[in-house]
Amino acid sequence: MRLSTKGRYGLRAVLDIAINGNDEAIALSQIAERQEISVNYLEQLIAKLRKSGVVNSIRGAQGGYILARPAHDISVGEILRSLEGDLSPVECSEINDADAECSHSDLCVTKYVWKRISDSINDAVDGIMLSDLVDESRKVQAEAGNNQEKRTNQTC
Amino acid sequence: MRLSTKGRYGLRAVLDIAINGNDEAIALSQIAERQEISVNYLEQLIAKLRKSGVVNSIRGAQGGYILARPAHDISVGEILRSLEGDLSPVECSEINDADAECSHSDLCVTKYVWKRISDSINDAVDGIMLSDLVDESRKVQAEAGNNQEKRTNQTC
DNA sequence: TTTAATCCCTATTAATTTACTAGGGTTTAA
DNA sequence: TTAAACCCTAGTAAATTAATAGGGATTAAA
Repeated sequence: MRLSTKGRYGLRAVLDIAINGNDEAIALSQIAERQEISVNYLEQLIAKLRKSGVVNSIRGAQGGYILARPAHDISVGEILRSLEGDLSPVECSEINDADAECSHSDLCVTKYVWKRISDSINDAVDGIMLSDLVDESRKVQAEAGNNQEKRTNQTC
Repeated sequence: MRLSTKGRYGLRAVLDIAINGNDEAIALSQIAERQEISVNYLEQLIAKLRKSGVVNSIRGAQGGYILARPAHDISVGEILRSLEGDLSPVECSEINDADAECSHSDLCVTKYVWKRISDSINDAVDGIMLSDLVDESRKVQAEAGNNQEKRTNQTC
């Protein structure tokens, strides 16, 4: 039940843009350096975020990425689903897509469990906005205070 | 973010015992046939369930497995954690073990997200008892009625 | 007492997925 | 014109998952 590096690195990348990009485009090479992720791999992750409308890209020299909307309008759920696909514990059309119907759904008992897990995950991540993480980061930075060496957001 | 077959098959196996074993030990070969899972693989899964105290085994001829406790005292959370390990979205001691502390936790912002996901998953599965699934199964069987061919619990 | 049914254990392999590298192409500000 | 940037996709290495394989121990019943 682990998130892959896509979700973990990708969320860090968006948070990096939210924190460091004050209406300025941030080059991927800068994010890559701060977050210690290779540019090539980050490119693949940010491509998903661009296609799903979380970030916008600016091509050419001096280009980079900016948030597509204000941080308080972007939920962590939207970010993670862009990167990971649906956040469901099982591959079942009936659970992952409200309109679909599973072929042997009539005798499937455990779907009751999977649906509850799926809903609780989505509710949790949809309730956290990117701006919440930005606030949290500023608070944490202020507390860290004179620790000059580590000023980027870190992850577990 | 998918559960592995360990969790999915294993939950089906326990439910099979809960439904079909009325104080009688159920042989693994029977579960394997009904659930269409190989005996050898199922053995590995049920070993985890035995070690964590979800089922008891009875060795020798006419042996098999029984629930270690009444179905209303066994939560789906306990079953899934026995099979999958912790249900956390990340590998972080601070999130998965209340007493531990993560080395760079002071600057880790995303742990806020992982903790909320982790708690919501655990709350969801701890709130479902095995007996709830047994009840659900009986209801579903009754509704299926004269469909004689598929009488075992199926999964998505 | 023998036999067959059953659980018990662990090593190995096959399949799949994840994580990443590599490298060529396009756009655009300076 | 050039260099800094994004854009795209094919390939590979590493890790994990899923399963197979097979020998051992226990015990009810013939």
